[in-house]
Amino acid sequence: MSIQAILENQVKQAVLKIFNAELPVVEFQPTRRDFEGDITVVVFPMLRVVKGNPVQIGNEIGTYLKANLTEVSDFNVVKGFLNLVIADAFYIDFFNEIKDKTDYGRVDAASEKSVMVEYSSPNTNKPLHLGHIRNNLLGYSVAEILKASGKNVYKTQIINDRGIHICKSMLAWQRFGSDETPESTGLKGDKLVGNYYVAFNNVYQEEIAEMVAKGMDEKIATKEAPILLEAQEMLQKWEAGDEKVVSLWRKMNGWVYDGFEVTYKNLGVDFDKLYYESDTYLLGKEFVKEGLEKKVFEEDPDGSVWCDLTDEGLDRKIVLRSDGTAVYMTQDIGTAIQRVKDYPDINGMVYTVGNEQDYHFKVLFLILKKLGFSWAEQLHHLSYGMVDLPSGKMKSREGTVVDADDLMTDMTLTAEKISKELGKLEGYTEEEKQALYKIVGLGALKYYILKVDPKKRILFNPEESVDFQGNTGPFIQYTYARIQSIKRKADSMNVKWKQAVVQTSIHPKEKELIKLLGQFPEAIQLAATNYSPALIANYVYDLVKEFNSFYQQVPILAADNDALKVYRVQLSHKIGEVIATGFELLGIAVPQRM
RNA sequence: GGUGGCAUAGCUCAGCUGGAUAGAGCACCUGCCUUCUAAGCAGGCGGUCCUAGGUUCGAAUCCUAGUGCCAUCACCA
Repeated sequence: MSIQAILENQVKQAVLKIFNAELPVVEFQPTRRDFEGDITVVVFPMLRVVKGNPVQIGNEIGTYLKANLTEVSDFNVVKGFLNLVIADAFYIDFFNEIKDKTDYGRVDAASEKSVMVEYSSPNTNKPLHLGHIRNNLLGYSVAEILKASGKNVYKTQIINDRGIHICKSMLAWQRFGSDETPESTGLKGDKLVGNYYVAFNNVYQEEIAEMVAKGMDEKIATKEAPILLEAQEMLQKWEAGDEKVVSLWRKMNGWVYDGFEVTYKNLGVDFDKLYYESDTYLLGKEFVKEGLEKKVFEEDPDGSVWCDLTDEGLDRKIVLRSDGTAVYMTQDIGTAIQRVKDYPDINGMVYTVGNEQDYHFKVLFLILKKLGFSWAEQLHHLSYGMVDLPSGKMKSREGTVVDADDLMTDMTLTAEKISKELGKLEGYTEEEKQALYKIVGLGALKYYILKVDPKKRILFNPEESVDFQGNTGPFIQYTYARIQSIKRKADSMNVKWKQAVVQTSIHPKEKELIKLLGQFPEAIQLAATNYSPALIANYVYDLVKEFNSFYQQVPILAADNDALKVYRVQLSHKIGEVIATGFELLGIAVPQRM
């Protein structure tokens, strides 16, 4: 039983015995730093049941608790706050309990129900950028957090592999590519294809300018530029299954997938299953038909199909065009259904998609519910804010994107530069050093992005870039490395820190640390229910702050006696483990040295 | 215009179900490396918690209205 549960019981008993009143709930909060105590009972809410002076009530309850509970060693009352001092023994016991638990904080997957987490969903006409990085990190981390909270999880992505955008790149390659390939140019496949997307847009803009110069209205020009018409023609050929077009589409998409794979690998994210829009839109169309029969949808005279959501306060939404072709919504309906077909144990899905699509997902979930799928009750849109640059929004067409690969390389180089200045890596081989620079550089980037609340937008300043000091990934990694260093040193001093030792009292800093360790399991659960890696980041940061303070103020290997040395190394070790687990949930690696 | 999100220190952000004097980091200023890794620690400076009402013993937190920024309201994805 947790300390809070024990206290809750006893406080209720105290109120019953002393005041003969029934208390529905007891309100707790951690005692503020400026006051003595560990846990605080808030007396004010009791005034509804117990008449009297809050200070006096607090004192009487405090006296009762101290007399009846060994866990409560002392108390004080300030205004309506009853501050309880919890006995060292309680924390000592607690630490003993968790000390040797492997995977402390994680809950084993108990339920047969599973969650599918979708993230990334890239288009196949251009490379991944900073926006995708936020998406990927968030999705990956939430998936890991859900796993740790006891859920069975599948990670997936939907690849937007069809549509006009990819035809633009294809067309430009056909025209100006002179048979270039990733092999012949040494370029990553996604970069090569992205270049042709840019090339397409350049020609397109030129053609528009020419047509406008000849006196054409700009709006018409943007619709009738010859290169655009040609791209549209290509899309039609693709949909008709034209062999030449389809094989070019396969070839170029293949290049892009190879490129993405490299980026995902560097970023450290992975997927259990991939979905392609080209595979699921037909299923969507089937269910539109079914929805029509069930009267969930209605058909207009021109043949287009709609879902009327005005009763729910939303609009009428199109689910099939008048020419019978699929829209975005059709595909998403099909994809969702396909997923549950593939994994019948799915009882929920998480869609990691930017907040500009809040409306789309509201509608999608509502439609799936109307179609009568039980799992539709368990859908969640993990909506996140955009990553903006100081110059404003990122636009791939205007070349103002921060490329994912470049950014990761830059971060790694920065880590290398800082590390070289500090020069602490004596004895490391060049490979080991390079691996470390990557761990630190990516750690900085990932933490920087994940520590902010997903729903808030991020302003990313490439000039100032990402910090390596203060509330940052490297700061936390550094603390981890420091703990590993202590353990190595302990071993070399022959301190047998794996042996059990008995403590009877602990330092206040140790008490604080054990308290924080105790909060780790709740932190994971809270992060899971809120779909928020930021809560894990904040927790780990608090723990690390406290540890560093302990480290500077309390001797570990220079402690007075061996038992104390062993105990403090054990505590440090456990904190290292929790840091590593927490960072694992964020997809961030921890180094042995740095 | 309708709908949704956000607004806290010069900057970037925490602040859980309402609770005590609103917290960190960066930046700026002071100290601390012959002792366990100074990517660290200790301290200082810095706030009309967007505004106005309301609910409450108590509001940054809840409610209402307003202001500002962003998104969305396509037979684009």
